[in-house]
Amino acid sequence: MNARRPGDDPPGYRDVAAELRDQIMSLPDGAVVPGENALRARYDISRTTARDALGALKQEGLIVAQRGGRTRRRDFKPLVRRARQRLLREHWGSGRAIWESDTGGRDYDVDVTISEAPAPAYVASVLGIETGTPVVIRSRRFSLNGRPVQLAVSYLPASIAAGTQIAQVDTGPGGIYNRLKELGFAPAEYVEESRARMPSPEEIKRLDLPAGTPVIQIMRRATTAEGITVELNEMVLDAYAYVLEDSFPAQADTGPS
Amino acid sequence: MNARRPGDDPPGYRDVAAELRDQIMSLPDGAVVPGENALRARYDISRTTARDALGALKQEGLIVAQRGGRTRRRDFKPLVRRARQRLLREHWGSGRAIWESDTGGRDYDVDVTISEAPAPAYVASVLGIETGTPVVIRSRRFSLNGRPVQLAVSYLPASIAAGTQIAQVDTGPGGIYNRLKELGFAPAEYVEESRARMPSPEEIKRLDLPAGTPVIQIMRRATTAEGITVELNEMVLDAYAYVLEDSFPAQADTGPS
DNA sequence: GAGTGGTCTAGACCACATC
DNA sequence: ATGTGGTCTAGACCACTCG
Repeated sequence: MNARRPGDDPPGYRDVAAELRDQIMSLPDGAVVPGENALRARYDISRTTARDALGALKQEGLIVAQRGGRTRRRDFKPLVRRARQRLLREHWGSGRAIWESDTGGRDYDVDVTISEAPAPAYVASVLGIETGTPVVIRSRRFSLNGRPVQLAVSYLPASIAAGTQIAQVDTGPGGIYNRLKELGFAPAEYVEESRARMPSPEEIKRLDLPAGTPVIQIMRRATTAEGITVELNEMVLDAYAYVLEDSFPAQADTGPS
Repeated sequence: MNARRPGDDPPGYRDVAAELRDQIMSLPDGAVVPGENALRARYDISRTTARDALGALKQEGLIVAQRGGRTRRRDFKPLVRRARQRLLREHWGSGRAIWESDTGGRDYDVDVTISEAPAPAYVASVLGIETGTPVVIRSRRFSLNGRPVQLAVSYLPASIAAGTQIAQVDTGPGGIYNRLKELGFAPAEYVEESRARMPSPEEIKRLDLPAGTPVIQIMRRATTAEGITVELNEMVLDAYAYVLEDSFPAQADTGPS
């Protein structure tokens, strides 16, 4: 019933994509969508055109193809990440890792790698130290239900963090912010800069991202009341795994305007 | 000098893309990159392979192609959008549009369309009204230096906004939030939910987005002290035009936890 | 008009999941 | 074993910008 009638113009890949898009929109997450061969037969087009149509939908993030398997509508069941509440001091002492508040009860786990190395220029610049000064690097990969969803790399001056529990895999109750407080470097303010972009090949591999998946990159620095920047945390999130939530009152409530 | 030596394996498009990527990374924004024909000659590959290599880099957002023109490294000169400071009540009365604080002194302009229509289900649900109840719709497109960078659509219950300056193109000093305040519906809290995703064909057209450009979608609702949601603002940002900045103290400072 | 990238055809071999 | 999507070749015509 979808076959071309005689006299129709042959459809371009955009036409095929548009028609498919409408059909897919009404399908549930994970539903199988027509493959290349089905499209070739249905529209009497070459494989290239069928591929281009599916390629367009892949790039839109609407479908996910699997080598050898089938092409399906993409699943979208994001986590909610709350920007502010999760970093409040009140939560540090609870013994719950910050990450926990994000999981909504699903199974998560974390890979941690600790190292110490000379600070790259942009890290040194943010931390207010000389390029090449040693920094402690905490590199983590967070997974949810066995699927990686976030990469995070924290940089702290070795002069503060080296030899402390911050440089251990298990940072203890309340995590590194509680440790920093005990060391006399309690963070007083966080500044986050976020952008969205397409992932690098390295990120595609580490996060196992299908085509058409942007990432959200968050650069967060933690600063003490004295104005010392004690941590730069560089996060890369699977954009289809997260929704970022933030709420704030209409009154001024941050310190410096 | 880049030609294949006899005995080399023929490079796949990933190999070509990887080599090109390295070269492009050291080029300035806007620099011309080798085109399809140059790659065919250099690597002795078919046009498809050259195209696939450039296609991969396009999808990464690293390069932008132009029909009839050349392929260039992508320009990246983002605006900074501050989540919190820009909505403080203190700024409403200044006579400056919120948008102004975003422009960094560049030339911007805004297209505005006003309409009134029955509320779609998801809008009604957020505003706490029945589906189909009339809403005032303010649809805007923001452009910077002549290039569109953001779409925004605000929905307000017609029972509040119809016939007021909110339903005019020019909303007067301080914008709609000041008008709402005068009407007895001063926003007390904002809640934003943000995600990044690939754009729809409609968004690609309206924002004139090249391939490999994600968008940031922000759904913001404004609620009065009495808990009435007076506005839903749905924004779609060119992800390569914006960096989102947010800062907050480590102490609790929002009302309800 | 020359050269670019965009679209399309027909055909081939391969890697992978299991329809 | 069959069929899927991934990669690749050779060739064609078109739309667009102006190197």
